[in-house]
Amino acid sequence: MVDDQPPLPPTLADVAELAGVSRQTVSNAINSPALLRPETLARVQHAIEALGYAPNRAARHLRTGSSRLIGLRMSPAQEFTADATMDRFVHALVEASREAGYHVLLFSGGPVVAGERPDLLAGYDALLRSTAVDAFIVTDTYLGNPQASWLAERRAPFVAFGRPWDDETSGHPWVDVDGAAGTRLATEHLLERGHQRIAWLGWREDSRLGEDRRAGWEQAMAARGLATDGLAVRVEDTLDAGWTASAALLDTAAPTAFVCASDTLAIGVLHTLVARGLRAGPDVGVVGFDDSQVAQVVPPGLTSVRPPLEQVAVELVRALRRLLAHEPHQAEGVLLTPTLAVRGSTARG
Amino acid sequence: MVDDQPPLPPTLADVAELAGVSRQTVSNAINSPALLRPETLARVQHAIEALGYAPNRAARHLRTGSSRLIGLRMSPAQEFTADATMDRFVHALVEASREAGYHVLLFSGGPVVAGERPDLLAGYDALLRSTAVDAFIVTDTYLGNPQASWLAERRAPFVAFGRPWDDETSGHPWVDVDGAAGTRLATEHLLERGHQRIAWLGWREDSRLGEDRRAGWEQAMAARGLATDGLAVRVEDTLDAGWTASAALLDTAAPTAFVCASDTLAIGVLHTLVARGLRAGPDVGVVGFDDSQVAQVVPPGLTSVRPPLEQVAVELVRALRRLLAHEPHQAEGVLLTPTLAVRGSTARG
DNA sequence: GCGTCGAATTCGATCGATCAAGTCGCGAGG
DNA sequence: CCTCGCGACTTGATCGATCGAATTCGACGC
Repeated sequence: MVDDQPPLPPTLADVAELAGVSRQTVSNAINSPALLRPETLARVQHAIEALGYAPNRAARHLRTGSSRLIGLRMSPAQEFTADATMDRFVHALVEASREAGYHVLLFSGGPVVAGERPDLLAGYDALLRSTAVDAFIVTDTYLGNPQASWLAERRAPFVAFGRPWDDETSGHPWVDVDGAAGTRLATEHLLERGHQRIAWLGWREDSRLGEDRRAGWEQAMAARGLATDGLAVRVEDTLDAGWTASAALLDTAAPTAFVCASDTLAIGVLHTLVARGLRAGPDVGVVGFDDSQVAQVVPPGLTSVRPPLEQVAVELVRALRRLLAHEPHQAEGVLLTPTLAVRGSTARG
Repeated sequence: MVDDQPPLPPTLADVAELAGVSRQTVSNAINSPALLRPETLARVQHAIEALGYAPNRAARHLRTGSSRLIGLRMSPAQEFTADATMDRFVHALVEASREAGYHVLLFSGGPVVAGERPDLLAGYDALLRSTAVDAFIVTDTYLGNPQASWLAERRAPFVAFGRPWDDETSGHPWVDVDGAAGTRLATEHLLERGHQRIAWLGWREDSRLGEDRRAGWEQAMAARGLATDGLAVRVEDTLDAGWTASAALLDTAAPTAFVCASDTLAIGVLHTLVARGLRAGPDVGVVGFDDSQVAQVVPPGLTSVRPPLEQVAVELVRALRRLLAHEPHQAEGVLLTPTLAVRGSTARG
């Protein structure tokens, strides 16, 4: 087989020669077309077209200092619990970035050594030092995660998906989903369908995210003057925990519906119902949180709070561009309201 | 707020000065340490450490022509059917790339204009022209997809996840999962559990991927001398199609088990069973394909063929490195054998 | 003592773009 | 008539690394 190399892409100089102008003029034709006489502009554009020219990203990056790349860390599989949301989010982010002229660079947190706490920062550090990306999107803003403060210390540009729970004064831009509004929506939906004894199945008390979501349920119940005593349980975010806890709750408090902090927990409830011969929907209402792929396909369809990830992505990129342009950002961040995807698990007979 | 910029990262020259050597020596310390005298090497490394130096990627890219970036196209949500596999694959790819010193750059296929067929190639073209990535991983190798041949024409380096179904002589490296082996495994598993009338629920006949998977079922049945007449149905890859088709099949052929071409179809079968008051597992065995997140959590757990995506990613990156090093590659590609994730849907009472 | 060889290190040019500072031509203003 | 200003375009330097070739240095043989 002949080892024929791909043809070398044309450079600015090639275009300049063909159009009979200087390099800088071609550069201007691309970056500030208003500077050129219409006639010259047309000639240059024609040459660009003819050669199929596109600026070399490396050269541009070197000179301008901007790679037009946004770094996103993939959380390793271990941390990966109910986060089936990630895929939809990555999609949305790639799309929003593209519209702003950016690409998404994925990286991981370095090798996971058994028995050692993985170094969450290694990946960020390497990319930062080598000026590989213009900015980061940080997604794991749970309590005690050092990423945000570490990045802020280094003055690295980043935007967080998730509120800075641990530090109200951190002052970096963020975008988040209003969890309380979501569960309020879920609870009101169940109330409308005639449920009164609506249980909360959530996470441990030290999860700010979980407590935020719980608050929405609490508020909606309180607004109707309904008691919540004995109707709330807090467990780990696993299928089994949801299974066990919902079974216990059915025995002790006889709820007719469950609002859950995650789809994972909600699926656990569905397991319990299947095991007891109860029908999700007609017999017991169930609402999850995340609107994961699972919610869409599990029989009979899981009603779930749907985070507006497309909007989140757009807002994140918007905040990023402001940040990179050194425009001041809203200190308060952006809070977006989820919707409710209604399915069989809240249908009445 | 003071607009304090992040400190400028140190350059090669800074390190050289601190270590009292020339720039080139520092470069050698990084790229060919064997060239240096141990004592000099130590001095340079110390300086690198002290300054926290990492080579500027843009400069390196410009000079060497290699960005150490692998391009991966996110298929738009529309094309996204049962492909919940994507997330696991992306994870695996990021990890395998990292180990080889690469990062993954995500892009999308350009704006989806209503009424127009999206241009699958636009994204590839732009990245290729601007020399933004060293190579591509192509994932949608279904029949009639122009990506592979288009890239090959331009001599763009790429490796395919998926066999070149439409062109046996295409000659580019590829890695794929042996679908027939997977369904053979699934069928044998059901046979061992005592099933005899095992149905096939698959895709349309023009899907080579689907026919490959179907062949495995056929082979396993034939090996036991079992008839397959009337036990195979081919439908679209949707939940509803799986639901409807499995219901019809139960009525006409009374199978005791289903092997499905996808988890989506298998979940459709589960719906049918729920609707009829049949228990997945004890009453009717069901096996899916993909081992998606859904399979893991849907009650009572869906037994599913699990593609070895981590292995796939490793082989893809391996092939890519060979390709970029201009080493000859196996014309035949790499075919990997899936495993079977056994869960409740094939448990016997 | 001198030439030779190879290991270790240095020097200058270069990748392809943009920045900063020019040059050129032309028309208006003094 | 000359200058000034301004629009349109050009020129040389630069970003930070690596490539290719040149240079220094010490050891060794004769």
